[in-house]
Amino acid sequence: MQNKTHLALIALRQIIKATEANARSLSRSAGLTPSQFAILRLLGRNGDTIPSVIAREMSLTQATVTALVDKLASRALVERRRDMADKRRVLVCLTPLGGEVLGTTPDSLQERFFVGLMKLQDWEQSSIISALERVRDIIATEVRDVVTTPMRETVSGMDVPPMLDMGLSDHSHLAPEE
Amino acid sequence: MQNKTHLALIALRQIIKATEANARSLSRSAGLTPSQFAILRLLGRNGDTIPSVIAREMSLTQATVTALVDKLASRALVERRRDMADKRRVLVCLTPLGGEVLGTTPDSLQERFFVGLMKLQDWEQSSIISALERVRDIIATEVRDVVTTPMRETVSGMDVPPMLDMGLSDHSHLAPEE
DNA sequence: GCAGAATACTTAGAAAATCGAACAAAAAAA
DNA sequence: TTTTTTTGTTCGATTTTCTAAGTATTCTGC
Repeated sequence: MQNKTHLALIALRQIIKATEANARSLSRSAGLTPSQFAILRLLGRNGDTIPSVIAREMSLTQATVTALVDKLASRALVERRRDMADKRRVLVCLTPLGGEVLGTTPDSLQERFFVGLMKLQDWEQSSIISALERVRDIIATEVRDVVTTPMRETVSGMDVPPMLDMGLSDHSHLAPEE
Repeated sequence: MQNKTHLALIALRQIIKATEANARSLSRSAGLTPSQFAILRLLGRNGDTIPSVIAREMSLTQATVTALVDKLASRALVERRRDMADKRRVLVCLTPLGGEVLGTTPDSLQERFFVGLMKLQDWEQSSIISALERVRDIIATEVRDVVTTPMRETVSGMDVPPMLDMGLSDHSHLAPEE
């Protein structure tokens, strides 16, 4: 047995495993595949988003995102709007229906997370927050190299938005373009 | 803006995102798909494992695991051995080649994680460990219900093994059955 | 013991994710 | 203006993943 830091890794692994299982389970109850649902959640958090950003956020290719958005659009959960300022761009937007699916699919894990944290003493909450931020800083550091593989897939695109939750941001103030 | 616990969620999201991106990137450089590589890593950590356990660990169906193991076996990275004690069981074992692939695919993120933790003061390491364990305890709690969906997929099968790392456990002591 | 139930895995068929390469349109750079 | 870059999409191929339906094997209760 090595040094105690491996305990951190074990816990982290379990956390990730639980969130992954949760993601699958959630998507299911929403009647969507994990990837499709992930896009919906992303839109819920970030508001209207262009495919290239979705691709970067999810570590997928644009081709894949196109296919996923097609699926969602065919079910009227999202819609595409051409950006009139830059006509190359397409905004992927949550439709009211999409927002409803998102809103009526409660994330029990996230719920539990908040409730669990809330029950702790204030100092303990702070301790956990700073620990997680510390881990993030350690883990999510831009790595510039990778000699072995041709891959620009940023190992960690650190540009997560400030707001999140399951709450859907209002995206009704957008270019009413058709 | 709500209470500060959402900061924990943000950090957690970033951590998960980074690890996911890392998983994809890693598998690639190993010339495998994420799922295939995940099985290899699982075997590296846990040693020989039966398909049903792999399925539970990865939140997949057995059928899927069968398909994945087929792929890995066809490339001689793993091999199946019938368990002579219980002939229904099949042990999925890492071959020397599989172990090599695993060993020669350094996990830079995990590396960074350890190095980063190591650089901290002892009390800080302890703080992070207990924070992660706390989060795990909160998050990875067995949920018994789910009215909406027919799904026994344990939202969190809390049975992660003690050892892990990229180190491969020796799996040479197994039923030399063909 | 043995019939029936439970367990462990595989097969088969279908839906979908996912990628790379090639393409088109628009914007930016030269 | 011409060239290059950015942004998305289409196409074709591979892989994942699931459900349903088997096949063994083991376990259970009588």
